[in-house]
Amino acid sequence: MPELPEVETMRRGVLGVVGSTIERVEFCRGKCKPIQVSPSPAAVRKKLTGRPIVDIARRGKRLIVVVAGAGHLVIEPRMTGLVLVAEPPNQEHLRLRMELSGVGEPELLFWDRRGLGTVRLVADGDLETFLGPDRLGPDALEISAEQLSAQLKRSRRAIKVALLDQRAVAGIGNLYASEILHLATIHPERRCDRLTGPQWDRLHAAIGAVLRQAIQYEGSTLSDGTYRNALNQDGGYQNQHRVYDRAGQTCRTCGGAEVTRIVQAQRSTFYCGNCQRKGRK
DNA sequence: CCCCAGTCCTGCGGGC
DNA sequence: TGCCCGCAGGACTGGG
Repeated sequence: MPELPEVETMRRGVLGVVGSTIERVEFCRGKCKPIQVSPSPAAVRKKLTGRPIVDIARRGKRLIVVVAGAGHLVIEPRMTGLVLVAEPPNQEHLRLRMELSGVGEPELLFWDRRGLGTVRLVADGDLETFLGPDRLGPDALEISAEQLSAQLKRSRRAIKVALLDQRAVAGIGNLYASEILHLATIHPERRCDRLTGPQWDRLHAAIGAVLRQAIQYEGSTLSDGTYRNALNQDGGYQNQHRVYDRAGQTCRTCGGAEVTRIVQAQRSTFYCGNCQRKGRK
């Protein structure tokens, strides 16, 4: 599932379209159900056609195609969405095709098997509504240790659950939350308001370290093969996973315990009960 | 404030 | 062998 490292990998993979002009916009070929596009597909098509792409940005798990004179095309891949400049996994679930002319790739695609993704064309003046602090906190790669603890230290939620709150810090999803807490040696059920100063520091450092390393490996492609980079190739970070989806297997760090799976807020959490002691400060 | 369950959606794998 | 059901979870909503 695309989290910050996967979306950042997509962003880097499609940067070649910057400078190109959108010649043609096509939504939802074939018989797949339409994904959420706002305003309407027709309105988005009309506004984008003939306009140049001037930047590809990212905030948290959202990819932002900046189109001069049209606004920001905010793409949320959610569970299975891919932004591609190469052949998609199949034609059936292709949701958006932008034919381009100019310096780089001939087309920019959004493919989404499950169709939970969204595409929004946001006018420059409305950007705060969709990317402002009410919806999206500081990007996980930009946030400072002080900002991180300020956002969360009064919460009574479990730290693992809180890390998924995009208003507190943007970009961490279910997979990397477990990885980050294992590197930080913090138990996932520890309440935010019980974290110590050193734990906030370790957590902040672990967020940067895990996400940056995952970007170097071009993200995680799980056994379902869903996530691919912009060229429709596997990521490599799945082989580096410390705990995620490794329940019952030996912890690679301590070698002395099996990875445990629990459920928090209806999502799987993985941790090592030896490395991540509940009482440890 | 926070939590939980339900919603969207498809493909896969376990169980019978 | 085949079918059904549950599960995967990101973002959001409504009720408590």
